[in-house]
Amino acid sequence: MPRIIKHPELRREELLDHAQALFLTHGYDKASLNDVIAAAGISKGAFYHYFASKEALLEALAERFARQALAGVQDVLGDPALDPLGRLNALLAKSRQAKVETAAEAWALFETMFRPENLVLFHRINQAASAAFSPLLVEIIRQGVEDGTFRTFDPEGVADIVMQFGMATHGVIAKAFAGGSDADMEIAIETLEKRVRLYEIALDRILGLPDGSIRIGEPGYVRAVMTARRANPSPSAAAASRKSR
Amino acid sequence: MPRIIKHPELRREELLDHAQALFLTHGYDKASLNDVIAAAGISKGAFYHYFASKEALLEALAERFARQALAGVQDVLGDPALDPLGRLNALLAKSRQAKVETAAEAWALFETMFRPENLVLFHRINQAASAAFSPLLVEIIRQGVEDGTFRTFDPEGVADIVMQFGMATHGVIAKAFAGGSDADMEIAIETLEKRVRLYEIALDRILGLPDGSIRIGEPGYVRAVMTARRANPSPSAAAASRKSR
DNA sequence: TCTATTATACCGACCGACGGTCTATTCTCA
DNA sequence: TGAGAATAGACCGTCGGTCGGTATAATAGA
Repeated sequence: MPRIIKHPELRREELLDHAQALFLTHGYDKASLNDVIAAAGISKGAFYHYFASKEALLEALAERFARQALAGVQDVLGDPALDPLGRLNALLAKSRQAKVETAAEAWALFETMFRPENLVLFHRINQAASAAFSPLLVEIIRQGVEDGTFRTFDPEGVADIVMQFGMATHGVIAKAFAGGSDADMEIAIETLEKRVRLYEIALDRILGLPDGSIRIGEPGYVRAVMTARRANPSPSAAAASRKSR
Repeated sequence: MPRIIKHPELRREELLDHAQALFLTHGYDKASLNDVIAAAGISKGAFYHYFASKEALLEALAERFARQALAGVQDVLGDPALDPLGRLNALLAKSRQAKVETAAEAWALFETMFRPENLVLFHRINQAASAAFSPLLVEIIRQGVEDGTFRTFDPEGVADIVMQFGMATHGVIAKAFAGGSDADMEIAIETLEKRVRLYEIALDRILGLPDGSIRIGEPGYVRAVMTARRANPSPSAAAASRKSR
């Protein structure tokens, strides 16, 4: 095997890319280290030069996910025109938007993300994302409490609930994929839509707001996400986004 | 090695017992099949006579947990004297009681349950418990909606939220153990106590009840759970409960 | 009741694949 | 030119799982 030397950062990112693809398609446990290094075209030694273990690779992958997600919401946080409620809604809107885009651009990724064998991977990503987002949410809620918009005695607790709600859709979506038939999908869409309404009202009331203040997604947005697959069946977009890195 | 033949059900239960002990102390991934069969004193072949895989063993373990948990709340469901709110509170009280008892009798088990390496095990148990409890909760809430006690358009969603809240304490408790120092523990107790209050009010409002209707735990109950270790340091109770099977 | 037969419980050597280690080699750059 | 970063790949112990086989229990026919 010829020796190929690349810029370390590039090599590292490449490794993460291949690991991501393999972990998503086969699951963290089933995708072996040999698979990863074979895909990346490097040796065991080279791999262990960059990562201390397979576990560390997963860790780094989760961190990268969280970093990317965090980068997407920086502008919302910096916008001085927004009041706490507006900021919270903007944050929720951003994450909703990210979901729609992911679904449209890379349905396969979106779908594999919710398969049971990806539990470990999914949990790690969520963990990293939570750690990153929690302080932001707490700060927003605290500001809202200070200026009287929100009423609660436990901003950290409310922030946790917000994130819980965000992740809880996972189970419902997973069920939608588990079914498979169009009828199952239809039921799942309606269930999820109803659930989103419930979460909105729950958050309104937990924060002491009038019903209808919190907007997680406009009516029909769930259907937009779930049917994005049919609307955009061509894999070209996904391929393009892959090439462009 | 002499060949010992036991009643199949007994052998199966024994295997589950040893697996439970090893999975809890070392984690599902780190506890090897060889460890399990060595502890149980049987051969590989015997193991695979009872379980199709290590995964199936985990599955069976989770099922057993769920079955035991379910058995503990049957009387509450059958009590015709309770109205929906009373039934819901009784159910929450039962699960609280179970937690306190577990903490007092087998603190070690309680503690290991919340270690990060037990994520997979924990998740499976929760999954099984959720599957078992969800229908019960849905039924209670549906009854409450019918007789006008509760007001919600999504009983399934509310049931999910109730269970989410129940599991969410996991993260907070895990943090308490992660710290270790008495000061950390004190902070964790206060955080958890506050969180329980938040969950109570959140459920009140989600269900359209007056604040204070839902009772997850009386004030001080969290401290009772968390300090049970010190109050009952002797391992005799745990040993007794082990023997009695 | 005494076999013959089948079904069940059990044994342990063995397997391929896994994550991880180690030494050797080659490249880069001060 | 020498130090150290980057890469290669043989090698290791352990893992979950398989397999051919054996001992015991259960059943049936005579």
